[in-house]
Amino acid sequence: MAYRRTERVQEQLQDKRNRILQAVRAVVAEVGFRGAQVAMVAEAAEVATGTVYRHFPSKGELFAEALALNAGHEVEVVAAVAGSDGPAAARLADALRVFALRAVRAGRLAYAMIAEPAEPEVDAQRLVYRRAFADVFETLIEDGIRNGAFPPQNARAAAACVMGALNEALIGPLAPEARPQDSGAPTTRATIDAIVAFCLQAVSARPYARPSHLRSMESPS
Amino acid sequence: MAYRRTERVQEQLQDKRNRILQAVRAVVAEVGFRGAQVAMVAEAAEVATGTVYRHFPSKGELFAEALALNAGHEVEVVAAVAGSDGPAAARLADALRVFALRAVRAGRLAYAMIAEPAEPEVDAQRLVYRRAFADVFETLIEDGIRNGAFPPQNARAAAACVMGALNEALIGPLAPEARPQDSGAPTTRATIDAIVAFCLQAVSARPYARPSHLRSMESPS
DNA sequence: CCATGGTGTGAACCTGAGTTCAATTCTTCG
DNA sequence: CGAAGAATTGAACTCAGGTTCACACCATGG
Repeated sequence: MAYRRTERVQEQLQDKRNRILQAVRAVVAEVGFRGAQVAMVAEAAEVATGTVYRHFPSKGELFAEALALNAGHEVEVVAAVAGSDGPAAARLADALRVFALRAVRAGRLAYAMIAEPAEPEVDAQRLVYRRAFADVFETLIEDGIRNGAFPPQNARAAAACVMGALNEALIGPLAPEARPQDSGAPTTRATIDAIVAFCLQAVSARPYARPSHLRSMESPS
Repeated sequence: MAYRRTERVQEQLQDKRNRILQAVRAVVAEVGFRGAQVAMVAEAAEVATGTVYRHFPSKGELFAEALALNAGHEVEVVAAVAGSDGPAAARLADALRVFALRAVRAGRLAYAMIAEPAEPEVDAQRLVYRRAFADVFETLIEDGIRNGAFPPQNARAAAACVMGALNEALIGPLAPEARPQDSGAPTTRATIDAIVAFCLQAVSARPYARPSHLRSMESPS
């Protein structure tokens, strides 16, 4: 017996692991999930391709973990804003705005995290974090309902709608095509204001009495 | 000179082309974009693999055209409802409900069309039709603003939000996992009602005066 | 310093699904 | 009917890119 994993080595291992995860972040921010290859990540991390596989079982799991790292942090930030004190409406508005601003700042990376197709494991992880965000909003909405800030409503569905509105309306400004270098341009800022207003009104308005006269809706040929 | 493409042959060609497109529909409804292979489509269309390539240049373009076919039809249906007469709010509610009901009916297929990652060409086409739907909503909202049914607002952003809310809130019920055979279950119906209410309130409520006290929002490590 | 075993390397390997194409079958019309 | 030219076929080919692995290098502790 003449070898035992020393603490220093252990740290170097962790370090390398983190370097690889950060490299994924960098590569994805550059070329998106579509163009991100394991070889590129290895190069960015200053490591050989094989080394990547000493730390992660597959490309899918590596990328999924990288997404989890980022998304997890974002959830924390948004949850912190949502969980601060103050009126529910203001907290919701702030949470939405923080999410949107940070996404716009992150640009390509945010687009990838939010919407770009990728390995199944990544897509699955995305769903998890999407739900995590929705849960934050749901809790906030329920909170608001309890103390009368918002009218009674289906908080779960409303949270999903908020999440969807946010993502969809942001994809335009974030899309990899047609965004030269406008991180924070007036257009974007106006869009964010519109999104926040939209969601706030949806959640805080008195229930809308729905009309009931549907028309034709036959199936496609 | 002893051959000329006769009209009958021409029709058979068209027929085969359509059969292939329909086969894509069927296969995607069954296994989604992820699992859909050209060989499967060929089998479903009762054609050899090679024949597919006599009608379409590549898998991506074939699938994109299939999506365009479906999505185009859906846009027409929704646009028809949106463009009928009656108060703007009622038309918007109806358009949303028709979209949602038809999606729920279509199940797996709708999920694929709305959200499932696929070839770049397909994803691109999806964006086109997503925008087409958004345009329908945008026109409707602008219309409502003009004749006072809705308050002044950023119609473009609102339309994107509506589209996003609709899609996101529907993905839950439509997701391929955890949906045994509940096409139209009470939960789904309640969700649809909630979505419609959400969007209607968002668009028709008086503008929400936004608060302005943002907190910390540092970047990830 | 050397025996033991872990870690790093990167070129070679493998895979599966899209695509091709030579051979076959079918259509047309003199 | 038969020659010319299309359409069809499906087995074989291709190839990008993830994954592996034999070898080299380094760390440990007696």
